[in-house]
Amino acid sequence: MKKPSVQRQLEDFEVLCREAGLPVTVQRQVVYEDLIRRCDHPTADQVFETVSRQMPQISRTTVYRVLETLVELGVVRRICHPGTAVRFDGRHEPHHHLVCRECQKVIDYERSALPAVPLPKGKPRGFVVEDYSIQLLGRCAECRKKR
Amino acid sequence: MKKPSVQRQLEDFEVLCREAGLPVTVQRQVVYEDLIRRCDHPTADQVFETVSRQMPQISRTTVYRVLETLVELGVVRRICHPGTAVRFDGRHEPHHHLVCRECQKVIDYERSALPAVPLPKGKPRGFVVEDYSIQLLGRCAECRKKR
DNA sequence: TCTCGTTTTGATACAATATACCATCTAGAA
DNA sequence: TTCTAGATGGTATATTGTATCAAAACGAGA
Repeated sequence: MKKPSVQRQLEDFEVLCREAGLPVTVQRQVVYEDLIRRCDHPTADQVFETVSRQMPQISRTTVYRVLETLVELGVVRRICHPGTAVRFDGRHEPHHHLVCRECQKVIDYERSALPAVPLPKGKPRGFVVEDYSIQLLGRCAECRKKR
Repeated sequence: MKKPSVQRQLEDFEVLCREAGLPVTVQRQVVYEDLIRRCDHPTADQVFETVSRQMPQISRTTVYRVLETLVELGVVRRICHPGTAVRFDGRHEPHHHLVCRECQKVIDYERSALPAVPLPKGKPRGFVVEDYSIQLLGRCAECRKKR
């Protein structure tokens, strides 16, 4: 799985917006670029904080709204997280997550490190299953040190 | 995997509290019982709402605090969820989750329906992995109907 | 059973996170 | 360049979670 360049991803994003009939605003571009450049799983406020450094007049509301739009477009995911704020992930390639049971940190884990899971056939409980992600639950190094 | 009766789980809970040196308060019992009786993955406020029907004087703060205590005791889990509020799960048996990408509903999925995943050996990124859970991402029946 | 010390609880205030609303502005079509 | 649908910015408000502290409850020991 080759990782596309940031430039390439931004171009694709522009095409996608046009296809969806959405104006390509600088706010949408800046927020999306921030998300694909960073490797953590930021909250909306964390994105707002970094983005407002290069674009001080951007509104917090806009960042929240743009993030929702990106999720609807399918270029960004809300990740499943045990904490108190929604977190976003701009990675395209599917991957798993290491979740610390104490501090609730979430770290990416290469998909290739685990055998593939066959998706269920049919529609369990009415769900059409399109993809999957494994959460590996445990303790991170820092939390283990504390004990 | 036999599901223990509610009565039995409450007795075990009492023993666990005493072992941990925690007083067995009615609030702790009522909140725990509510969690093991319900099959969804409620937020703290949802637990507060149902519990306050049988115990109108209970405080919202207490429900939040008791839920944290139950997590620390290990009888309840914070589940990983893409939404805006922390959600809790009183089930003991490990299980997977069906996650709707549109409405973010999370439904249990029997663990036996998928092949077992071997846990990684060693400590990837310093994590000691103790367990895992698979999220099956897709669309639920209601959301599909809307389109 | 009663008393006492520790811990929990309830209530309020506050903080953090997310959404509603609307006047203004901008992207992109004509 | 002009026009218009839709996006943005700013404020207000809703939702979710935490801090604080006096009063009450648990449960150990008499």
